[in-house]
Amino acid sequence: MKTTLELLSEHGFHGTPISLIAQHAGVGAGTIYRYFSNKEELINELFKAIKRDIIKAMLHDYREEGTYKERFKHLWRNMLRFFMDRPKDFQFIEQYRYAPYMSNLTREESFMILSPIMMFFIESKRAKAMKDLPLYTIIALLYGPIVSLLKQHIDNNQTLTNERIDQAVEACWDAVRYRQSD
Amino acid sequence: MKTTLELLSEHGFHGTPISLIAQHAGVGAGTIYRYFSNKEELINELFKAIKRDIIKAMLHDYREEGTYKERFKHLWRNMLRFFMDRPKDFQFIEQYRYAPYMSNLTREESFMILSPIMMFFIESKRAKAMKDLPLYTIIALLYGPIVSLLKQHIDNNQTLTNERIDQAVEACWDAVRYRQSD
Amino acid sequence: MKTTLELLSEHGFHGTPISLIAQHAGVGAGTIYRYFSNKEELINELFKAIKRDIIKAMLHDYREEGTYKERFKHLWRNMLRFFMDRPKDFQFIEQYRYAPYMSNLTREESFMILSPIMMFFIESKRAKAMKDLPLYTIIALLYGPIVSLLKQHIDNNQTLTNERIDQAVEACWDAVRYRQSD
Amino acid sequence: MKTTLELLSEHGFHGTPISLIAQHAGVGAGTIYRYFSNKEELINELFKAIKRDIIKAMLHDYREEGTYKERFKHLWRNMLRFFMDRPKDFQFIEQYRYAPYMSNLTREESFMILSPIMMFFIESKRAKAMKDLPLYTIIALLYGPIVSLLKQHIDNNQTLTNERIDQAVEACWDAVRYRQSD
DNA sequence: AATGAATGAGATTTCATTCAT
DNA sequence: GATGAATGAAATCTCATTCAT
Repeated sequence: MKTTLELLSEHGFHGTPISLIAQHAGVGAGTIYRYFSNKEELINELFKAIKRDIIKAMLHDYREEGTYKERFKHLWRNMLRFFMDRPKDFQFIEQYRYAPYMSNLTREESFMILSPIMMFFIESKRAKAMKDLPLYTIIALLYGPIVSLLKQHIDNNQTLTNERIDQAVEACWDAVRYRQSD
Repeated sequence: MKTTLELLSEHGFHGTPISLIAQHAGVGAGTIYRYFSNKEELINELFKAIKRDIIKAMLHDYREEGTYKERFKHLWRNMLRFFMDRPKDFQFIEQYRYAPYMSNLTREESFMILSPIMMFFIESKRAKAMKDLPLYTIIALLYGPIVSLLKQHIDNNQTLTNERIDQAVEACWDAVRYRQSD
Repeated sequence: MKTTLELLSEHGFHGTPISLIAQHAGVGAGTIYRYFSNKEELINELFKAIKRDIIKAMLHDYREEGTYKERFKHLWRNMLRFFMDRPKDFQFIEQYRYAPYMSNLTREESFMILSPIMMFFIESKRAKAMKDLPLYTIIALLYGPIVSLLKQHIDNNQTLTNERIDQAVEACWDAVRYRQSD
Repeated sequence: MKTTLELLSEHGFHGTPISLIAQHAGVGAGTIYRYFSNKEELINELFKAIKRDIIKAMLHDYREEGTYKERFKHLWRNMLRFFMDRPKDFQFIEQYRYAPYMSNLTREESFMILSPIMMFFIESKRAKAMKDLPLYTIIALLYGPIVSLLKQHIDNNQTLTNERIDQAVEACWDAVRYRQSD
């Protein structure tokens, strides 16, 4: 799966024949089919594995104490950092997120594991720390910019300095925070 | 190109052989090669054409008068509306944006045509209507949520009502607006 | 289809890859797929074509006049001769007759074209020239020995001389003829 | 070998990988190769084993006393019954009888074991109970209809009732019996 | 200029067989 | 002796591209 990620993120789905994956992984092509029933399944499994890593990374060092803003910034930064550290994972996730061969099951499962984050949003709204926006709108306002920033960072040479990250996380908080709150 | 968009956005790159495009378009397969030197070029051209349409749509009914907030909201809404009206264009752009066969030339060109929008951002910053953020950060803060909202709308059945759009555009403005300004 | 018959009758289904058929036929492998959607269809079509030839051959020079015995012998001999002249067709038909990939449609269609022969049997029974046996029993009593004789002739070097053929057709007639009749 | 028969008669040669046989038989795939040097040999051995069973079944309850007709009918019925009881064996024998990978050795050996039956035919001819036909012709006249009737029974839903069997065996006897004899 | 039949390289996948455990 | 994971050759089939008409 590591090899698959490497090759897929760089060359795309049809630039990456199974034979190439097998060769780079140092196994026979047939061997891959003992563990994944076809190419699609291999990719779906990779997708799910990365999603699990993301959640783990977001919750890393996360503590229930602190202000909502602090907790928010922690989660947001963790996610950005995760993908900055693993640009191939990001490229892969973004490329296959809505590809036609990404099974609905995979999408749903990847949604379920997001629930701890969701809980934080719900709690923040209830505590009037965040605006009373639909959950999905909040996600869009926070995840959208992360994706865009990362694309610039990885593909466009718009390096994400600490300063830029600080500015961006503040701006994102401004987007969702309750008018009076901080 | 219309047929190409239709098929590509629905079936993806693999699911759309040239022969199918030719058949749906009511021309011979060979004919396509008189106008595009290969499949990649066809897709690149389609990409650029849509980008041009986007800019045109954003600037539709745009006027230099009015507050910065008003002008911002106009541009932002126009873009969202454009893609809501033409979901296939959105799906296509998002799917092929960073595909390995998308030539750098195409990316650059598509960037250039964004310049009128850039101008507005620069001006807004100078006038202290917007925070003094790097241009790219602003783009990420505004375009990112649009993409996310549209994906939810199109793929996840999270319909974009007028209310949700109003809330989102306000939140986006909060993200970039200068603290005191409106 | 001629090449397919040649190779298939000699080397069997999996001794005959499409690539070999293409090469022997002097066409590209892909070309075969323009005319047959897969290997199975190619074989089914071949099967049906041969069946049509058999019926044509059986009815060759057949006339409604003459005694039932004479007419019977004519049909029986024609079928035997047909396969003696085209041993590959025989080998093919016998090999694929009940293969799992022989579609039911093909079987049914091949049955329909047998109807003129059936008519003769029905008429013979009514005229008390043949025993009053179920139609299928009559077919078994006449077609069965033909198959066995041909297998011996083709595979076992038991050459079918005119004498052997004459003896066999007489014996077959004895099997089905009405006791008193001739 | 029991499992092999089961799977092979139902799914055919391609549809039956060694791995499937091993799994259904509850042994490791490698184990099969300790007893048979390859897939072909496994099938050849199965073929020979069934042939031995057929002969045993034909001679079951066979007695040298009684008229030739009675003895003939006994042998003929036994064979038909054997295959009616074990349709998989029939399907297998008929499917692989002339397959290209059926070794000549197997064919010859399977022929040898037929000798007791041959003896009966030779004796019957000498006693003017049967027509003086070549041995192979007699076999064709008797075995051919058996095969055809069984195919109808098994594949075409033309059930072999006792009545149909009685009619058929009488007709077969008519085919080979000496004109005056009974 | 338009066509679409032909091509064959290359992709995915299967499976008989081996061999270290 | 039994196992079954690993293998990679080979099979089927697809499709971007060419080129004679």
